[in-house]
Amino acid sequence: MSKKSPPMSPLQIKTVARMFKVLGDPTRLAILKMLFDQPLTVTEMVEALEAKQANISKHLGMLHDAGLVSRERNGNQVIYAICEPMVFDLCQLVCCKLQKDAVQQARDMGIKASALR
Amino acid sequence: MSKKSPPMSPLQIKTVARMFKVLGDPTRLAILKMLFDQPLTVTEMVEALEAKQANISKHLGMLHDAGLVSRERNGNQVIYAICEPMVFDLCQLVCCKLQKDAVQQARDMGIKASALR
DNA sequence: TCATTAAATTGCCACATAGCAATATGGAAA
DNA sequence: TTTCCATATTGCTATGTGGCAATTTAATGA
Repeated sequence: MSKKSPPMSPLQIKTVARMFKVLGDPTRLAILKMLFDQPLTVTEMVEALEAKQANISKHLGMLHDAGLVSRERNGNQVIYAICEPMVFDLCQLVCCKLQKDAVQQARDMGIKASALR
Repeated sequence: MSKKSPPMSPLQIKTVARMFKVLGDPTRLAILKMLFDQPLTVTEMVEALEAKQANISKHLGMLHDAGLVSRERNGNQVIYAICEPMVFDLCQLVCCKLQKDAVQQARDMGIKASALR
């Protein structure tokens, strides 16, 4: 018998695509990476990334709309945090692949495996 | 001690972002989904997706550039196949999350869990 | 109330890209 | 070769969006 993948409606596929699209921006990934370590305020991220406040705010809005980060007011400021651990696994998968690619490429160029550790 | 995520250069982050970006299009996801089941020619995909040949070809080019699919000439036609199993895991993760969200949303609307199976 | 700080929003511009139509390329068959 | 089929490429338009500057909103404090 053939190994069929589960059926998916165009709408479902579109939803998955939107999720990946949100992750497909370097600034947003950098934000998520910081939030992996700890919750942060907007200004903290603005300073760490040396970016404009308006842009960070916009990216945070998209991450929040996608349900990846939570938002909590604390007096004058807003604290963001990762609320979807799946994101971590996703990035992990891609990073592992890239690392394997890099090692393979090094091998192809004749570098000994021992030199890669 | 704090749980620090591994350091990543801006270039590395950019590379990861590009990978997600390639996955962030419904047509490309639909292509990958078909290829999960079996290798296919371009026309087979064009017919199945009811799309223009030029577009499918362009998307296949992007998937190939990203190292996600392999390309093999067979006489008159070209056969594409998934060459990066990680893609399957990525989609799996997102799909699981979406499904969980849907179930949760149903619960929020008062639907009994038994009705969801 | 007014001033200050933090965050979000808006308007703008530049750029990337998805889809379409038309054309070019490449291989197989007559 | 010439013809035909499969695939790739190009030119085009419309749309989405990332970044910047300026403004607005929200909460705090004087």
